[in-house]
Amino acid sequence: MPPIFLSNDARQRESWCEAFPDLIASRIEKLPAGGALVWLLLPAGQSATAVIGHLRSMLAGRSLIVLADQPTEDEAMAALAAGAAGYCNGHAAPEVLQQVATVVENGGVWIGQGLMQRFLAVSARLLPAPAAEKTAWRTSLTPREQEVAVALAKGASNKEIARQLDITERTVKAHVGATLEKLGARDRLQLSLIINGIEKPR
Amino acid sequence: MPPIFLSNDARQRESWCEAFPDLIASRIEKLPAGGALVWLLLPAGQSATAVIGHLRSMLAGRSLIVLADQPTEDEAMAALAAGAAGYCNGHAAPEVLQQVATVVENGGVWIGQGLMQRFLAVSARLLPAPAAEKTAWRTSLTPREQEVAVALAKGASNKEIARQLDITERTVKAHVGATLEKLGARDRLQLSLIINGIEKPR
DNA sequence: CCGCCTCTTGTACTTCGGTACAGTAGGCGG
DNA sequence: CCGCCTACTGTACCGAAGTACAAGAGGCGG
Repeated sequence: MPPIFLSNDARQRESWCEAFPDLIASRIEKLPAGGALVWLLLPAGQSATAVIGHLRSMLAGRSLIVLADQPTEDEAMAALAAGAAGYCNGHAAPEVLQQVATVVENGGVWIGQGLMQRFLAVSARLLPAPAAEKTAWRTSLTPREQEVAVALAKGASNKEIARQLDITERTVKAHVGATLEKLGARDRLQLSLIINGIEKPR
Repeated sequence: MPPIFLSNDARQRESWCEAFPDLIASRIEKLPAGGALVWLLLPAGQSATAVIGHLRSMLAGRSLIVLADQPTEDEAMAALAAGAAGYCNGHAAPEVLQQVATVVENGGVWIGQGLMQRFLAVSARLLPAPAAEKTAWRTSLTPREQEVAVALAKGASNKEIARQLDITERTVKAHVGATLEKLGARDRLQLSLIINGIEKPR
């Protein structure tokens, strides 16, 4: 199955033909049927999200690899988020292109080192920390106190929590008081910051 | 250049030898010189960050691929963040191992689809959304009201905000009251949820 | 069985948050 | 110049939040 190369740039890149002698070239507007992989050279100055969005419906299960003349990490993110299985430099060497094809054909995703680092930076800040901290406050609370705490963190008043859990407002105050004490919060607002992972428990 | 396989597990994996008949096996403590890629089977129960941290200084430019008996996304993140160029299942088929090697040798990074999706989900949530929503609530507030609002959202009491801005508590109440009205919040806790981007302004 | 924890509720009190009804002062555009 | 907005402040009041002191019921391990 020959790969399909979409480009609005008339001249075909030598490295592409070198990597895939049997490639099918076409303009972006008219995506041919058949083929294994679909390669797309992103037109300069156009939104990756928009272009890929138009193509998506015609992919019919085929994987899409985006090429860029001047790759940027922002564009890479947009492309991958829009469903692309790879994003690389349009001037890449034939060997690299073949390698990208291999990875994508096997169900992988291809991204460069720089982008990888960016993902890591972002993810490391958002995921592992919350994973560990998101439940940290629970450990010191009784089950009932946890129920009260989550309702409180959503903005519910003592009266509302009481109705919700079918207990008296006095009991809610007891649970809230115990929770404030345990987590070292001064009032319910600070408590909500802890529950919502914005501040750390003391 | 034969690949180096580090493992504290005495028996060598058949799939490794099948993929790389010329591999050099060694224990983790003593990393041999030479070799192209360094493969590391993560000992169970040990911190990926710590193990990789020790190895880093001895890599001398070689790329590191981490293998795990029971891969987890959290561990993958830790491994990649620590500088690994790949993270995959230690029981992977020989063909997959060879493919991983190819990618890494060419300066790529290997991760599975699941992890990729996780990165995308995180990045998508962190990058575009905040840009639009993080400042939405500001538009309807006067400069002074915004100052009060941010302090309030961090958990400050009226008295503390007053001290901080060098105005009376009464004035703080005025600003808070106006802000509650404008953003449709019932009390300061709900207001903080809006400012902190947990709830949307009405 | 007895202590310990959890969940529950009561009364009473203090403090804080929020609102109602004011008023003064400065800036800015019609 | 005169509204209008913004910023600021005062007194007073009400309700919510939080605390102190207390106590009963049920479960569970030593």
